[in-house]
Amino acid sequence: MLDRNRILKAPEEAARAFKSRRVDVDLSGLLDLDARWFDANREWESLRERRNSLSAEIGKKKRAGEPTEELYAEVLRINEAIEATDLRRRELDAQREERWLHLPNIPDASVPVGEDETDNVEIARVGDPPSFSFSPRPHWEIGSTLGILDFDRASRMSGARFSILLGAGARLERALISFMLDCHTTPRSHGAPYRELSVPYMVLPESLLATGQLPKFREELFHVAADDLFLIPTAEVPVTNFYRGEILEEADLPVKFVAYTACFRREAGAAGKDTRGLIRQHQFDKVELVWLSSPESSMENLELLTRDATEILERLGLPYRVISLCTGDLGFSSAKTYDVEVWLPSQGRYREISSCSNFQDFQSRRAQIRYRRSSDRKVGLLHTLNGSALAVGRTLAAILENYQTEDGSVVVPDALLPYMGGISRIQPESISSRP
RNA sequence: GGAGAGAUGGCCGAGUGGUCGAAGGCGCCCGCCUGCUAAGCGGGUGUAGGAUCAAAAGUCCUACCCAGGGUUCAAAUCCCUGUCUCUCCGCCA
Repeated sequence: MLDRNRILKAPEEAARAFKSRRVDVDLSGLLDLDARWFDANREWESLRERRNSLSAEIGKKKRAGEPTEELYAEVLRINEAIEATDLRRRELDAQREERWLHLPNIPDASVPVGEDETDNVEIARVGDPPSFSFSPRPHWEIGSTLGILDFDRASRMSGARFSILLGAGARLERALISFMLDCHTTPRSHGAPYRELSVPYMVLPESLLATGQLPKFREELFHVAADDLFLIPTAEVPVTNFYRGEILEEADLPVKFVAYTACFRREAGAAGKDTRGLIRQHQFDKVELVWLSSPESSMENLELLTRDATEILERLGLPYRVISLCTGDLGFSSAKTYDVEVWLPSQGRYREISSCSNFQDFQSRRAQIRYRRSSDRKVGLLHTLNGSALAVGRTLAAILENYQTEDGSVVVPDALLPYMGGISRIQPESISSRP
């Protein structure tokens, strides 16, 4: 949610921001509604003030044994006015709240202005795409041939967009998760290690409201209706909600969490996109980084967070590039986002494998996560950031494709060898006549 | 799932329907005192919104004692519902 005072003070700044995001917002309508709520609220407060003082007077008179009838009458009259005003105040507040919650974040000044993904700006390109003496095959073909990936049986049991890993494939997935978690929980040159969290996969609606998935993106979420719980679309939700409603000490910032979870997305708007392979699944694994930062250092911290994500790719020897999303392509809650894209030889292009964002105080205002400044002991909203490091399924796909060989086997990257139980090359595996 | 108990400030904990944003203690902060530390002494110490103000401080108003309803002129206090926690029993990976 946006800072109400900031918008009231500079509505034209917000209008520009929404325009650059290509979202249509009736800002003057909202401000008008907000003003009517504000007036109703003030009216209600002053009526309460009058009522409270009369009630106190009744108490005094009663103790003194004086008559109170005429005061009763007045209070009853005021109470009617209070009730009427309260009704109006609540109605306006609900309308106003609903509209505030649908406003996207304002992009940071450093975000490139642009219409859509074609205006995103490449920041860095690291590693050379491998060259093959044969035409590289897509990961689903490699995996199926090796007998470590099974989409057919997955769809029989669960429908479209699910997958099953077998043998060395399952092992590779587990190795990646362990490898990523170990990297992030180990001290490094540019900062303290992350603290690992293991969190619930189902959350209450208010947790999703806090991080911005609700109310606007309900159709993207799996909902367990009987209990009104949602499956998490990303670990960002439970991890960011860890401190919801709390006030931290500035000395404790930044807080750095890493969590591995499964993620669940309905992919409602992606019909027909990436229908084959591991790129777009209803359920996928991800290792997520979350920072709670002081406002002053959140932008530098976004750089550090992104570096932690790309470091995984470098250690795995996967070519990647980093792009800065333009205003038109920026996510709803984000003020600035770097996407990290990995090279997929079969597609001959880079595909998103991580998205690192600074939400500034957009989520923390919804979540009421605050901190107390050391200097003056004042309380303020902190900044939240997060990024994938990395999406496990896509990493696995990238390894299969970048490390494939002409004979169909796949070489295990050196960094993963300690986790693979002696497997250094994935060969076709078949444990029976039914691959 | 059954039975019972509970939910108050950073923590512990009191609170007869009006003078309660809430005693007392701990913690924390500031000061005094003392070779240092500890102890002792004095003071301060919730959040949000609003009014006043050039601004800050200060003062004042409104709300918040798990949440939502209700009773009442008046609710932390009485009633109802929900949520959560704890104890016992049952079931269970």
